[in-house]
Amino acid sequence: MESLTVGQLAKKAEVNIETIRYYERRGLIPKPSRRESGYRQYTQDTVTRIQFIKRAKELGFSLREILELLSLRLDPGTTCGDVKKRADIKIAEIEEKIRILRRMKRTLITLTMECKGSGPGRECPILEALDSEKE
Amino acid sequence: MESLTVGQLAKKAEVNIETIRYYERRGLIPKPSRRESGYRQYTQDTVTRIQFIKRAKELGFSLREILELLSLRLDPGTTCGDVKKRADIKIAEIEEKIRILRRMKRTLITLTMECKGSGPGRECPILEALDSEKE
DNA sequence: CTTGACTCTGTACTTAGGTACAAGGTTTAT
DNA sequence: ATAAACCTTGTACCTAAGTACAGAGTCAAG
Repeated sequence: MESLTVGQLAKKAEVNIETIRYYERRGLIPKPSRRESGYRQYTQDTVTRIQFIKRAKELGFSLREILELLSLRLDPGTTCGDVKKRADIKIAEIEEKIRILRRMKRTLITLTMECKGSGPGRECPILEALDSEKE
Repeated sequence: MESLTVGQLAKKAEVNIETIRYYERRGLIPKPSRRESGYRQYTQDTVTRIQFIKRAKELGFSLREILELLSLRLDPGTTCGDVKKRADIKIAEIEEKIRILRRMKRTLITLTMECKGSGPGRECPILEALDSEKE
C-alpha cells in the first residue's frame, strides 16, 4: 500500500488539511513519519483513525473525550466495561440535553398559543412573558 | 426610585458586571446616562431588560436573536405575528436538535447493548463500531 | 483625609474546533 | 527547466458569550 501525503489523506478521510494538522497537535492522530523533504507520510491506518474521530464526534463526544477513548484503547488494563461506562455517561448527558430542549419547546409552544398573531408587537404575549415571567 | 450603579444592577439582575458592559457593547441594553464622574446610572428598567435577555437565552435564543426580538418590539410596524414567527422557527430548530440527539442516543444504546462489559478494551464492540461502522 | 471598595476604558484572554494565511521549500508534469 | 500544484512551519483569525486584567479615577466611611 502506498503512503499518503497529507492532501491525499484529507481527501480520503474527507476532512480539511488543516484539520489533520490540528488533530496531530491535539494528539488525536499519531505523528506520522516524514520523507527527506519533511513531507508527512501517512498509512491507511490514519484514514481509519480519522473516521473513528468523525463518528465519535457525530455521537456527541468532544475531541477531549475522543482522546480519552483512544487512550483507553491503548491501555492494556482497559476492559470493555470501561468503554461501556463512558458510553453510558454520554447517554445520560444526551438525555439531559433532550430534557432541557423539551422544556424550552413546551414553554415556547405555550407562549405561541397565547399569541393570536395579530395586533402590535408591543403587546405580544410572547414578549410580555419574557419581560415578566417569574421562575 | 434610586438609580443603580453597574455593580448594584449586576447584583439585582444576577449577572456579572462585565456581562452588563458586554451587553451594552452588543446593543442589548441601552447606553445608560452617566454621572459627572462617568459612572453609569441605571434604572429599574434595565433589571427587567436583563431578565428578558436571561429568559430568552434559557429558551435557546442567541444574543443575536434576542437583539432581533428587542428591535422587533421597538418597530411600530411589527405585529404580534412577526414575533410568533420567530418563536415558531425556534421551535422547529429545537425539534431538529432533539431529533439529532435521539439518533445519537439510539446508536449509543445499540452499541452498549452489544458490549458485555467484560473482556479487553481492544475488542470492545463500541470501539470497533467507531472504527468501521459504515454510513 | 485616608483607605478600601467601587468604577472607568481598553485590551487581551478563555473554550472548542477548527480555518486562513504568509513566506518559503518540494514535486511533478510538461 | 520551469510552472503549477503541493507541502512546510508559525501565527493569526473565526464564532459565542463572556471573563480578566491593568492602570487610572471616584466615592463613602471612619
